[in-house]
Amino acid sequence: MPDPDTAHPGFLENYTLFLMAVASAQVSRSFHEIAAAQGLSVAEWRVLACLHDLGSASVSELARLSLLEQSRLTHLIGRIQNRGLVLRQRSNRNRRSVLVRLTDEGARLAADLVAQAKAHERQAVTDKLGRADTEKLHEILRKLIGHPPV
Amino acid sequence: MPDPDTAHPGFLENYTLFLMAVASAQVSRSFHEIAAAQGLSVAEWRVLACLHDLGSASVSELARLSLLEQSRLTHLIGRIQNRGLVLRQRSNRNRRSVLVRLTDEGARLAADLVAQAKAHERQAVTDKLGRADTEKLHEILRKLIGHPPV
DNA sequence: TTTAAAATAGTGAATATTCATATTTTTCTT
DNA sequence: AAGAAAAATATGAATATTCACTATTTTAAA
Repeated sequence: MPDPDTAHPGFLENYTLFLMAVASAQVSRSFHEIAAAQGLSVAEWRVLACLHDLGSASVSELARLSLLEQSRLTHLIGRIQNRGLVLRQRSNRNRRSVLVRLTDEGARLAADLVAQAKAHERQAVTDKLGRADTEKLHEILRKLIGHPPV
Repeated sequence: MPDPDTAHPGFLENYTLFLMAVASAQVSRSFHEIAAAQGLSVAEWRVLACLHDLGSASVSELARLSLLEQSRLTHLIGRIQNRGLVLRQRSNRNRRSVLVRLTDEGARLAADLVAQAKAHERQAVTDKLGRADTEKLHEILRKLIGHPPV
């Protein structure tokens, strides 16, 4: 017998954005602990991962790719710069922009975390979904994304 | 000719959590504007949507379902309570817990936003993916989620 | 049953994020 | 080429979130 309070057809359980958020939160949670063990927030990890892939990037490129608002990223970079993980350097091609790159220590940490992220993904995603559905998921997400920021 | 700096195989573009984050951010962005037009953050919207579905819920249920940390939710509830969108009421079954429910105004707003969310989802997801892939996406996400919090 | 442990929310200071705006450099217009 | 507009970042105050801890009530154990 349905509780009158919950007599709704249940909007959330069929709402794509909600399902994505739940799945993402669930999978992220366990990786979050891995990052936290290195003293990094998820946002900081994402920035390091971007720099790992890119080598160096301007603040705004990095903001776009790491899905962080510019001002937030500027503050964040300040913090991880103080910790010796990244360097700032004004670009010569365009003297407005600032290039960010990993220090040696940052690069080591990033490489280490990327390896852990891969292992974690295998365990938390691929093993759970199987190869086919993992591929399919990527395909659908890419279709949804359209023009990728990467 | 690949830039030596970007000689990596590109970790991120095949990393499930990243693809989910990008897709989610992309689809969310446009809905964010809808919520913001009503003076709501995404987190606030999610709480209202949960209450819309549930009728009422304790703070911790709500935290679990809306994917917000408990203390954050407590603060958030305080704010939307001050705005007259929700009420708090100590539970009689368990006098530790506090039941949160929508006010009439909150319920109107939530219903309104749910309708807009459905329309937005159609436009930003279903139209883009087609019925089959949308279904498949839901199926995969549910598989990934396992025990749903809803 | 009396105590110990767990569950539930709340609190406030520390920290992080957002928002509006300033600064500098580049690009566009005429 | 001069001036206006746009782009890129930084800044700091306002706001929100996190973290560690408290108070209360319930559950479990001895």
